[in-house]
Amino acid sequence: MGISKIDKMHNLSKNQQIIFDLIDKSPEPLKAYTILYNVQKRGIKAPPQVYRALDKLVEMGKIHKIESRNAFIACHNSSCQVDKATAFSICEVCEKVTEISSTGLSKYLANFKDKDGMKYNKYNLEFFGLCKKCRT
Amino acid sequence: MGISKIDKMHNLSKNQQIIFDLIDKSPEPLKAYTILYNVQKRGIKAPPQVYRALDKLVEMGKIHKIESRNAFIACHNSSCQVDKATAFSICEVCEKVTEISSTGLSKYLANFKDKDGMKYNKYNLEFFGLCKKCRT
DNA sequence: TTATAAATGTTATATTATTACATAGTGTTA
DNA sequence: TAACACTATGTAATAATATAACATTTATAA
Repeated sequence: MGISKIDKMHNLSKNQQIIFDLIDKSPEPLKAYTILYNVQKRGIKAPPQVYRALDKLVEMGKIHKIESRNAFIACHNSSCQVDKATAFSICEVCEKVTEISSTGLSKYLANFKDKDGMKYNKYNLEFFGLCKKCRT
Repeated sequence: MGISKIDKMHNLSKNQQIIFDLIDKSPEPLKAYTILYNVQKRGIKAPPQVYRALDKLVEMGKIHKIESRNAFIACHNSSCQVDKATAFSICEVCEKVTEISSTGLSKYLANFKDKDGMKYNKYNLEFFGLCKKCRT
């Protein structure tokens, strides 16, 4: 029998679970060292433990890295099983980050071909602007 | 009279010019400390000098930062006067980076509205895959 | 159970980026 | 020109982000 790949995806190791829980609860992207400080009481003491868990969680698609901010947010797009196609909006004033899930956008980008007719297996898109709150 | 804003955009300061020239000549994205090592003979000795020039050049749109790689490439898209709308393809094997200039893509993204009908003033898109060479 | 892979613990270090403050150049305008 | 504001530079120190290397433990599968 054994567990299927899908089941396995939800089976986080101890450190992965601790770190995922923290990110998932957070209303904003968390940085690696912020995470470290917050999980030291739970036994995770050193950077490599944090970065290893982050790497795996990103691979699994459970979290995403906001590259322009070196920070991590939980994926709330249930269809994200892999780190493959990501889009975010980022408020340049309050730094609020929201994952964009637009079928139109993801279809457009997944099918985008460059001049040479090449398609890509993965992308990351970050939009910048003012969020509703900061716009007013 | 004085120089117009446009003219001024092409008037780089000494350090900016040295660093721009290096990046512009390079066939691949350069990292800040690689730049530092390469311009020390020209009198630029410390990180802040490099980062300050990089910041200005990015603002002007003369270079772009590849966020996922912490590296910088010259803009070869002549219409880029500002750091506003950027798209790149990145080969995951050889790390070759190419700026994408597709009217269709930039129009689509400039006009993209999220669920709340919000448009953004800026974006950065990074595609990942295999370049021609590495694909074969 | 034994081999294998995945995850962990730990120390040290590498890489990327900024703060803070002093000085010098450039353009503007009174 | 003198005074001012603004931009750029020089320099030392340090902060923030990330990885290497190696020993050990835990989980999984044959």
